[in-house]
Amino acid sequence: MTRSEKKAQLPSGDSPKGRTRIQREKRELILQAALEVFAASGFRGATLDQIAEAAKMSKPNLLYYYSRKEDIHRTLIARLMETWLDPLKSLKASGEPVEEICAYINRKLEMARDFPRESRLFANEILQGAPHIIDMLEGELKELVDEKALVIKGWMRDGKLNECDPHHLLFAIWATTQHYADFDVQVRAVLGPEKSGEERFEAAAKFLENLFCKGLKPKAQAPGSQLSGQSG
Amino acid sequence: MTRSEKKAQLPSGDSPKGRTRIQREKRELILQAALEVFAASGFRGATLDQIAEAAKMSKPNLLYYYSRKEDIHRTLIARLMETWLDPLKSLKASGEPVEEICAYINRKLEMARDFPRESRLFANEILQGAPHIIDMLEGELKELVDEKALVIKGWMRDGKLNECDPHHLLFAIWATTQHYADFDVQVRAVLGPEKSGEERFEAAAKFLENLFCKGLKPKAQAPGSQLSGQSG
DNA sequence: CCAGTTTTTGACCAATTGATAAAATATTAG
DNA sequence: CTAATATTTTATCAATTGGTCAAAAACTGG
Repeated sequence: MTRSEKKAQLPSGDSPKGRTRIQREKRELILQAALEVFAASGFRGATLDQIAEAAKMSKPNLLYYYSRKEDIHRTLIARLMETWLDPLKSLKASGEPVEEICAYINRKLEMARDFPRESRLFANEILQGAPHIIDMLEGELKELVDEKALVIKGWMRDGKLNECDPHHLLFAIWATTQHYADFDVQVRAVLGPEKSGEERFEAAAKFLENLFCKGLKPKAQAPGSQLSGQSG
Repeated sequence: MTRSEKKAQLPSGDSPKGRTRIQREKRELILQAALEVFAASGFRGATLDQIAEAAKMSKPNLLYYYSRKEDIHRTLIARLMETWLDPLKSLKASGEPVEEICAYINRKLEMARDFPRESRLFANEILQGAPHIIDMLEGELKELVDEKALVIKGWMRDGKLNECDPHHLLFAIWATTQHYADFDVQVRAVLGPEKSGEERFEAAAKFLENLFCKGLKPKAQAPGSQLSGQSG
């Protein structure tokens, strides 16, 4: 047992990434396959057979890398969460308010465009009552949102933004941007087949910027003048 | 066989509502239970056992009324669709534009508040690729939306509304209102437990009216003057 | 090449799933 | 009450599900 540290290293979930090259690759392959399946059917609706088939491996082989269905799901959710809150974290109090919010909207919209499966995975989780992430929602997310809500409130007090409830503003941004990932089928159906994906998201970006910024900017700026003299 | 029309009337799905009182009541009971379960777990994730338990009857008994899981789901979706498009249908070209749109937003928000399970049922269906309603989305829904988009376009040409893409406007209204039903768990988690349901929806209504209408109204109306003289 | 390790496979399992058949019970019409 | 009908229950089924096990195969460092 002189080399006990090299013996029987099962790829358990707690190891950072997996010891061998094959483990890293296969695990990633499984996660991608599972992301597809979980996003389309939710946790309960997804089956290991589906995931195994999508990953082009046998079910026992899959279970060699993730010994439980829930482990796969948990890993996906955890990885998603790492990046999901990032755009909001980037909202800088020191920036120009309208620009910051527009940038946030655009980043969220880009995520809906580039990571629709992640968005649907999240949507499924929330729809099902968020059993796996309710703690994070009530903890980390709430804290982050409350913090940023204060920043936005501050902008409003300074007259840089129209008064409105910052929490609901964030909800509206989440809803409108994620809609293009989560309700993609409906959006496509309504817009018709002629519009390409790029066109859809370009039009969406333009619309959302107009909706939020025209609504948020202090009103009554005549064309040409930067800021109105409206006091209050 | 003089009375063949009265013989062996199994409560098949195509009959209008069911012949007997019990059939009507039990079928309704099942639908309510199934709505709960399908909304929470999606079609694949929902099980007949769950539905039967929620309806407080045995599984074979349940299957006596709906002989297939899919029949229950189909019935729920069909019933939902009847009422789902109603608010949009009520958007009257003859009405005052901003008022019409605000009324639409409010009706949609009320539906999210009063029928969250229906909203989640719909969200689940769309998330899973809308396998059961894709035809309606590409047919009836698209036609209705295109028609109302023309109405809105007309309002914009008349200068009654800010220019924007009417399709994306509708998407934004759907997304923001349904968000309060579909992402209810997240909304609650972020707002904290102190806010009651009524408070949440009141604040949401106020915020959305402000967001959409301030953004939609032709700008630059100074307090007191009805319409700006901005030409072009 | 070889021993040790990692990966893959095929055969299996118990539990759950959607669904059926028939007997037993309740309801209703005459 | 009685007979026909409608409803419920019990027992059961085949398929699917998440998961196990041991053996086989492939890969690794020496």
